[in-house]
Amino acid sequence: MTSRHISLKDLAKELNVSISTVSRALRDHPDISSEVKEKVKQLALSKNYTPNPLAMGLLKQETRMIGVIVPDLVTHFYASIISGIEQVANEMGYFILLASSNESVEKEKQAIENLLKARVEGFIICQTQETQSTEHFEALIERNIPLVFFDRICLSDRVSTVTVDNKTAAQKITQHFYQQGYRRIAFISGPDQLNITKERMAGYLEGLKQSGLPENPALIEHCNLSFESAKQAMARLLDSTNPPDAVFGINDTVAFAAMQKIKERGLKIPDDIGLVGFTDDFHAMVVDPPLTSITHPTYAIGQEAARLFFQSKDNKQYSTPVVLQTQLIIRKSSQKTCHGDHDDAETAW
Amino acid sequence: MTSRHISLKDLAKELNVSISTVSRALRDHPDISSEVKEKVKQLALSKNYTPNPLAMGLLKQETRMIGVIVPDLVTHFYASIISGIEQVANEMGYFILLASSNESVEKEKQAIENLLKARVEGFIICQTQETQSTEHFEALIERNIPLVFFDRICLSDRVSTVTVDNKTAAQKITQHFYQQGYRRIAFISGPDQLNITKERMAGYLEGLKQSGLPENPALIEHCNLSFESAKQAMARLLDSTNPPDAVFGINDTVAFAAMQKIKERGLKIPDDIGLVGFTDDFHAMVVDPPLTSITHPTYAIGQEAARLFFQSKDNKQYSTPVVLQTQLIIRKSSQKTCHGDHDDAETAW
DNA sequence: TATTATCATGCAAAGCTTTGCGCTAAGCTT
DNA sequence: AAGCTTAGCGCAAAGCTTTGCATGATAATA
Repeated sequence: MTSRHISLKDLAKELNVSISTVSRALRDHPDISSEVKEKVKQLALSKNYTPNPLAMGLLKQETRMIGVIVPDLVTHFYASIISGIEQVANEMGYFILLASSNESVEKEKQAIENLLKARVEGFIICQTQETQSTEHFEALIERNIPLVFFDRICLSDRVSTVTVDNKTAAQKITQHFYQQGYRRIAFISGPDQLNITKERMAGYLEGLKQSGLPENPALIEHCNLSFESAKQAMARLLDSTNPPDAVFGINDTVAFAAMQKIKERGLKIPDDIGLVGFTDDFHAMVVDPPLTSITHPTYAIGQEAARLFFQSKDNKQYSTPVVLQTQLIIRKSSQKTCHGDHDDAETAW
Repeated sequence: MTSRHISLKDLAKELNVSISTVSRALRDHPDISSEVKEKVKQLALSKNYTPNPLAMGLLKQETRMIGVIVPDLVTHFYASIISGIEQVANEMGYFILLASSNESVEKEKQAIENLLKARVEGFIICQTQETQSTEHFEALIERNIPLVFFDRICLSDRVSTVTVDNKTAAQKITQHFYQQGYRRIAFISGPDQLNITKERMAGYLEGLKQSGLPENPALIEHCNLSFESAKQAMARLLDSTNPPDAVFGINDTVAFAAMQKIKERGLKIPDDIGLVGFTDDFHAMVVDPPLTSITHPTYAIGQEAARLFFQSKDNKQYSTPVVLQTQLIIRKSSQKTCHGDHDDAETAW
């Protein structure tokens, strides 16, 4: 047995009053005389009493815990979002129970199961890239358990969601490439079922159209978002009969991988080939050349997700989707040397 | 009220037996006839019964939660360690309650307070760089609450700890620099009170001595581990009358910052100046030039810390300190072009 | 003085689970 | 047939808190 915590009972015994008197005294119930209140409060303070959350939970039928499931914990993107969630949750007196799915649906389901056993009051989830069927989510909805998706979403007509404007962002990237003089703009995409894949793809294509560039299937490659598979995708692009002069990686990990492969082949960024990522990992700034990227307001995404959680908990309804704006941060990796910084978007570093 | 979970009472009512019978049936108590057991188990399964952890916690006086406090959540180093902790904890049926101190002692204390209120059974902590006084930790020890430190430690005679062999690692770095032909080897250090600072400093000095190089205060700079302050420290080194030809950053963030400052000044790595980091962030590999660094077995550190937690929980005693070994990963940032890869340590990328 | 209003406090139930002990009825022994 | 064992199940308490209701006492009113 670890060190016992002090209970109302302990206080009551010491003061020779009943437990209910102690309880009421601490909550300033009008029935209790001020002398008794004073005595009780003083003792409680000196003994460092705090109500037992287990007992409260049992009584009030709430655990004040939120289950958060992410594909992994180590990517800066998720870590930062988790920070945002934590901040709002803490403010509301809630705690976070964290689980990582490792991009495996099986582990995702398992995590939901476990967290449910632990009696979390609801979930904030970024689904795995594998996730195709949505039964395990629908089960939650039917049981009326608060559920919030962020970044990768589905069932958006019945679940609160927070995302960024992926399409516009991707569009901006294509147009930026075009303005810089790149003409064969490739896209290293992700798994097709992911909404982020679809949306960024749509933006990419829209950007091409607006720039008057043709849509070219040979310039579109897929990967599973892992570093290795992204390198292979880049290699395929480079090996094609008519390789690209610019590459848009669906996220920064993919872009980093592409960068590595490009360097391995002895090509120069941005002159031989332009490169843009998506997410703005802290390290986008520190790689060489610094990587042009779309910043995600990660912390805000987390905060927003947490707020939606509390909203749907109270309203017992999903809220209107929250869509946050991104920003194109132009760095060296996409600026042909002959050009300058004379672009319309913000330039950093 | 969110969706009610099913309870023993519900099952009992449906089967017209007592609650205790249901409880015993589910736990295969010999007193219960096999027919009743069968019926109960079936119903429990179909209704998806899981014991209420609040009630269990109240009864058994355990919450199966561990408080984990780290300086921040977004650094790969901590994120990966947390993953390791989570894995072992989950295996033991425990959950993690996460809090970040943001390198502020005040928030660290607050986090301990909050987590204690939530009735965590113990703590796994990496203290802030500010932490000087240890009263808030000693209070925990006195209350007999399991406590494990990792990486940054103190009170090591009364607390279980897991660290890496910082001194040996730092020594290896200095020697590696020497072998590569660097002679004015600088060290960008951290806050003095941190054990990691002391140990790496000791290793750095020891390495100098073994290489027959003089100890030179002008080659030692301090920073507070932030990106900005590390850049400033690097600038001071560069501005000194006799600038270094090699720099050892106390961790990879510091090394990244140093790299940026060095590039800003138009100097070439590794030829004008060699650079080595410490921690092996994933991104050490992807910066340019790839950064020589000391790999931390982060996941293992987390696992080990969790194991120590359970050990000290059961034994009610701190265990012998765990010291994990690191590895020097030699990349381009510390290899003068004229040299090759002909070093004794492992070469990557 | 008897009755009522008021004040301060205690009892007990509910929320959920485990477990020692007690109880009943059936089967067995002699 | 009377007494005893035993299989099988229920009661109730403990762990901690909140809260409606009851209780006791005191003061005020008629």
